[in-house]
Amino acid sequence: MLPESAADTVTSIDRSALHAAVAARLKALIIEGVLAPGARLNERVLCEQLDVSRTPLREAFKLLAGAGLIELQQNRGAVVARLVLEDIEATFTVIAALEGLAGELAAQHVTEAELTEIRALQFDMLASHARRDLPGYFSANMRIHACISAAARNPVLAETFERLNTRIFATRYRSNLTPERWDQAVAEHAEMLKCLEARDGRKLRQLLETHLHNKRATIMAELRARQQAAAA
Amino acid sequence: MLPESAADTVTSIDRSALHAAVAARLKALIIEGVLAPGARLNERVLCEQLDVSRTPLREAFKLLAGAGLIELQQNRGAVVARLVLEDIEATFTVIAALEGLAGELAAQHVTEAELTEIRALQFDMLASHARRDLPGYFSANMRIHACISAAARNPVLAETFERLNTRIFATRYRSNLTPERWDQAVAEHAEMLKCLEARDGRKLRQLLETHLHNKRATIMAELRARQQAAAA
DNA sequence: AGAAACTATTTTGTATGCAATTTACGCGAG
DNA sequence: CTCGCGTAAATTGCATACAAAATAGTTTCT
Repeated sequence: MLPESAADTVTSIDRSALHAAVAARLKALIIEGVLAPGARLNERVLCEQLDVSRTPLREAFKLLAGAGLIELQQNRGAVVARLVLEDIEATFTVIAALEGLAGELAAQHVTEAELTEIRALQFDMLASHARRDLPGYFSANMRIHACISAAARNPVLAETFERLNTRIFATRYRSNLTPERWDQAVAEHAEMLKCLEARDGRKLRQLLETHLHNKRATIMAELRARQQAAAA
Repeated sequence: MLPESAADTVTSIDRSALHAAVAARLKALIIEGVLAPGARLNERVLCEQLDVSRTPLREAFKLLAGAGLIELQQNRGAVVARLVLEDIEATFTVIAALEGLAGELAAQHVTEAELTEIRALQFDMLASHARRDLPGYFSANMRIHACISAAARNPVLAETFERLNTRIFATRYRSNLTPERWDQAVAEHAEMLKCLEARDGRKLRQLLETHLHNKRATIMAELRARQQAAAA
């Protein structure tokens, strides 16, 4: 999920499975934000930058389009999928339900080893919180949610979650937090861990949904404020 | 969603947006079951049948792979995505959560016009049920669920739902029903409509989840029995 | 006879060329 | 000056040719 270093952005790539490799690199560039939403993807330019011909590049476009990361326009090329505010809000709504489900299933299936790992990540998160290290916090946070998703033992859920998460990755893990909201989020995570340890799936589901709804509200407020600022 | 007639399966297709048209046709063939799960997709053969060159066909493959309908194998072509029993069960679990969410949101946003349409579809369904017309029942059933999804006013939810539904379409809408389960399903639908009219989102969500969990149990039992029979 | 290796065939992957559509630009009329 | 039109450039879409890999068939050696 984490993008590769931005330094090797335009070097040529592994020659085997070119279309897949090209798709992976483009995906990374989109997640990083190097290719911003709405950006046109010029075939000739990308061919030169990636040092591949148009055929595998175009096939990579189709892979990404099927995954919802870019939009294909008839005879007018491809653009990175645009996310209007409503789309982001709608995505968080769906993710909330999916994470809630993941929590409920995880409470049923989580192993002691996984619980141990989640506890460790929880401490990583607390450490980052104490240091006011936002990137570190987001990283631990993301890994905790990934662990819960894995513990749910539902590959379809994991895949669906990954698909939606990719699209709003930048928004979800590059947002700011007020100190109050940050403290609240950490408290919510402590509660979640308790539920998981108690194998209380119903409550964990409720907590995760609320947690994500809070996150959605925070982010939407920030985005709306940012849009106001941009308009002025 | 409904596949085209199987008669024009291998005729040549609209020349504009060839790769999209090819993808649409292949998708229909997969949903119909003409291309069964696990079937190899030979490029040369499909090129001749669809009367297109390999380039748009291969691009269509990538679109379908991104959508999860087929699997690409390095240097070994593509096969229709295989669905093992566990995948089907997992898919129903996720769909249950998504339909529950759709119901909750629909209760908030549904218009009188939409309610009227759903009531009408409900009567269609009752009519099909009375006649023991299973295809007609499934058709009305599907349209009701689609209406609820539309009333939720969440395009991301609709897209995610459509994606998962496509993959298990044949399983979901071509299964058998015991008379008891059929009666029960009709009763559940009546309850759901009441909740929608009362704008009781919480209860509708609960009902839809239970409804889908029942459907999941029914179908898994049927599939497991069928597998037992096949093994013997 | 069986197994391994080599060769021929098939199939997939990539590059390139041509056609069609879109976009950009300049010119002239109002 | 603006709007509309026409032509040229750029860009996308498709078909074909070539290269590489996998598969199948045959031969040879033990």
